[in-house]
Amino acid sequence: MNEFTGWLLDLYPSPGHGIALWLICEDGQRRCLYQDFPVTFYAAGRSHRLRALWAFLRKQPFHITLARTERRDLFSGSTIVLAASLDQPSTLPSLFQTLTRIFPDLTFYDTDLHIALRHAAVYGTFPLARCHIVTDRQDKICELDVLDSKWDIDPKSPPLRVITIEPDTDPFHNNPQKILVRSQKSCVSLDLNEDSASLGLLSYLLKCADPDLIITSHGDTWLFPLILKLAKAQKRSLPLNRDPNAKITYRKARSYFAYNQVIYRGQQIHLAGRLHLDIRNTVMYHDYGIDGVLEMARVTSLPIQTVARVSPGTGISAMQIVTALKQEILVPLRKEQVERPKTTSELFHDDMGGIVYDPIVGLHEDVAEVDFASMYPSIMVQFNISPETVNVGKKTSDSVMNLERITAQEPQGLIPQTLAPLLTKRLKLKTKLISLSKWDCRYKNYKANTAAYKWLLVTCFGYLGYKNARFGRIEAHEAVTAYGREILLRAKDVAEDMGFRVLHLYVDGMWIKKAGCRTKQDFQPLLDKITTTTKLFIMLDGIYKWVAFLPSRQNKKIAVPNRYFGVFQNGDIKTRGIETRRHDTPIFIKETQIKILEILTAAPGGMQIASLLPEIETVVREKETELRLGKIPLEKLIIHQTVSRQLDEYRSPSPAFVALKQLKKVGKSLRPGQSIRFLYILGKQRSRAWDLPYTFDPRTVDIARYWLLLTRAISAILDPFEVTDEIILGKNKQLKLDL
DNA sequence: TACAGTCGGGG
DNA sequence: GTGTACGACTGTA
Repeated sequence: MNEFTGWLLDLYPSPGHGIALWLICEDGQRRCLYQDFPVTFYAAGRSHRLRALWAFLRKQPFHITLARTERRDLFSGSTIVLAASLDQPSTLPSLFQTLTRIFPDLTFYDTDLHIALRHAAVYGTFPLARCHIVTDRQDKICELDVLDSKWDIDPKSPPLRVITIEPDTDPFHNNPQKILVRSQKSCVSLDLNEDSASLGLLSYLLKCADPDLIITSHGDTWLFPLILKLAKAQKRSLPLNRDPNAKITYRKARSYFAYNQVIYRGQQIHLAGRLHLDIRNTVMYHDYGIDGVLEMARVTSLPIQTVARVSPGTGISAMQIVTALKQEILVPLRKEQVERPKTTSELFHDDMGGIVYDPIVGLHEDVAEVDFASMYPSIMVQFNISPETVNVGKKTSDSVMNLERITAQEPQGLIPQTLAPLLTKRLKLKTKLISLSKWDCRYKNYKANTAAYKWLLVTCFGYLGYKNARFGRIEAHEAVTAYGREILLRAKDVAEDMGFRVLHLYVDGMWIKKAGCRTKQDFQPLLDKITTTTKLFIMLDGIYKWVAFLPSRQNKKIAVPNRYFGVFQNGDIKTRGIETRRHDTPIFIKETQIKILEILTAAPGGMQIASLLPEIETVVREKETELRLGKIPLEKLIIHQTVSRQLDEYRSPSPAFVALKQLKKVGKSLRPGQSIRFLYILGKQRSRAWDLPYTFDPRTVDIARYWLLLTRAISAILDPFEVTDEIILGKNKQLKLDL
C-alpha cells in the first residue's frame, strides 16, 4: 500500500493496464500510476437487433460485461438499452467502428467520449486537480479522492517544470539556423546545421530538466517533425515522451468550416507523460495565454494538450457531457448530418437574432455604455432553457413578452446546470478584478480565466442552435434570442422613462446619455431599475468622454452598427469595426491609427480638438515621409488574409489569389483556413507573397497604394471631428496626385 | 456598375 | 473533436 498526494497532470488509456494517470507528487516526484477503469456504452433499437448485438459482443476476444437496463435519452425519454462494459478503455474506439458497420440500424450512446470526461464524471477529476491516491500491492490505484474544486478561485497550483523551445526565425518565411531552448535555469542555443551534436545536447537537456510542459513555437508543424526525423536518421533516441511505454500521438492537419469561415488547424503532436503546447497552434493563445489554457482544462475536464487545440465549442460540449454522464443521461453520438436546405420562412426565422439598432451617427459626449453581463447564458439559467425543457409549458410568445418562464422551474435543465457554476465563478472573478491592482500577481491570472470563460459562455449559446451539437435544439436557441430581444427593449423603455436618450442598441448593450449625468453614481439608479425590471444583471461598461458612431462609407447618411470609437473617462480607447480591429490591416496602418487616437484622448471634450491638430498633422507628415522614403520595415506593410478556398476555386484575381499562385509555383501550397501574407507591389502582379524564397527589391513596394490605405484609416477617425483634408493630405495637394 | 472575396461580433 | 448569419467594405473589370 502506498499513498500519494499531488496534482493530476494527464490521463489516458494504457492498453492492458486500464488507464495511466500522471501525478506531480508533493515530494517532487512525477509518478505514473495505473487504474482499472471499465467503460460502458449503450445501444438502443429493436429487440431482435439488440439480441444480435449481444451475441456478437459475447464472441469478442476481450472481457466484456453485458446487461439490459433502462436509461434516459434527453430527447425521447426513458428507453431500454443494452449496456456493455469493457475492461480496457483502449479497445472501445476500434470496436465501435466495427459496430456501426455491422449494426447501422442501432442507436449508440456513450461511445465516442473522451476518457478524461468519463473519469471526470466518476471521480470528479480534472487536469491539475489535487488528488489523494492510494495504491495496492500491485501498484494499482484503489482509492482516488479529489481534494480541491474546479470552482475554487485560487487553487493551489502545481510547481510545473517548463521549458520553451523556439526557432530563431519564422520557419515558414526563412530557414531557421538555430533553436533556443529555455528552462528556469538555462538558455541554450542549438545549431541545427550541426545536427548530430545538437540532438545529443537536446536529449541531455530534456533528461536534466525533465519538464512537465514543453512550450514551443511551431512545435506541431515544424520543430518536432524535424527533430524526430533527424533523430530517426541518426538512430538516436530523443526522450520527448516521459512515458516509455507510450507512443507520441500525431493528428493530421485539417480544414473545416466553423464560425462562418474556413478554419485551418495544423498537424498536432501530443506527448505522453508530459505536455506539449505549441503556442502557434493554440486556440486563443493571444486572448488568454497558457494560464487560460490551464483554466480551460480545469473547468472542461479535457486534457491540457487537447483543450489547447480545440475550439471553445468543444470545451462547452465536454462540460455538458460530464453533466449528462453524472446524471446517467445518455450521450448521443456526435452528429454529422448534412443540413437540409432551408425554406425562406425558416431563413427569416433564424435571422431573428439579437436586436441591432442603427446608432445616431456622429460625435457624442458623456455617453454611458451599459451591457447585460453574459446575457444569453444568464437567460438560459434564469429561465431554465435547455433542449429538454422547452416547449413543455404555455405559449412561448406571450410568456416571453411578460418575461415569464416558458419552462418548468424544476428540475434544472442540463444546459443551465452546466452553465450556472461557470457564470457564478466568472462573476466572482470579475468582482475581484475590480478591487485588484493591475500589479497584483493574481491580476493576470484572473484576467486570463475570465477571458477563457467568456468564450465558453458565448459558444454555449451558439451550440444550442447548432444542428450537429449533441445537446442542441433550435427551439431552445430561439427562446433565448426572444428573451434577449424583449429584455433589451425593456431596458430601453426604462432608460427612456427615466429621461435618458438611447443612442444605440446592440444585442446586449446600450449607449445612453442624459444632460448632467457624468459619473457612475448618476447612472446607478437606472442600472438598478433595469436589473429589477428584467431580473438580469446589467453593468456599466464605462462612461465615454466622447464616442463617435461612424456612417456608412458608401452613403454618409446611413448609419452602420458597430463602427465606432471613443475614449472612456479613464483614458481607455475602445474601437469597433475600424482598421485597428481588422486583422487584414498592415501593422503600419494600425499603429498610425492608434497613435492618432491616443493624441485624441487628450481632447477634453469631443469638439475641442483644435489645439491637437498641429500634433496630429505632424504625425501624419512623419508617417507619410517614412512611407515615401521606404523607411517603414517591410514586415509592417504585410497584409494578412485568410485563405477561403482551394486555388482553382478562385474566380477573380484578387491580391491574395495572385500571392497564392506565386507560392504554389515554389511548392508552398496553402490550404483553406491558412493565412496568406503579401505586400502590395508595383507592376502587373500588384501583390507579392511574403514567403517566397528569393529576395526582392523593396523599391517595388506600391507606396501609393499604402498611402491610400493610410489616408483612409486616418480619415475614418478624423471625419467625425470635421477635420479638413489638408491635415491628412498635406498643404501641397499635389502629393495626392503622385499616386 | 456588378461581382467576388474578406471581414467583424461576442467580452 | 466542428456555429454553414449577414451586411459592410474593398478590389477587379
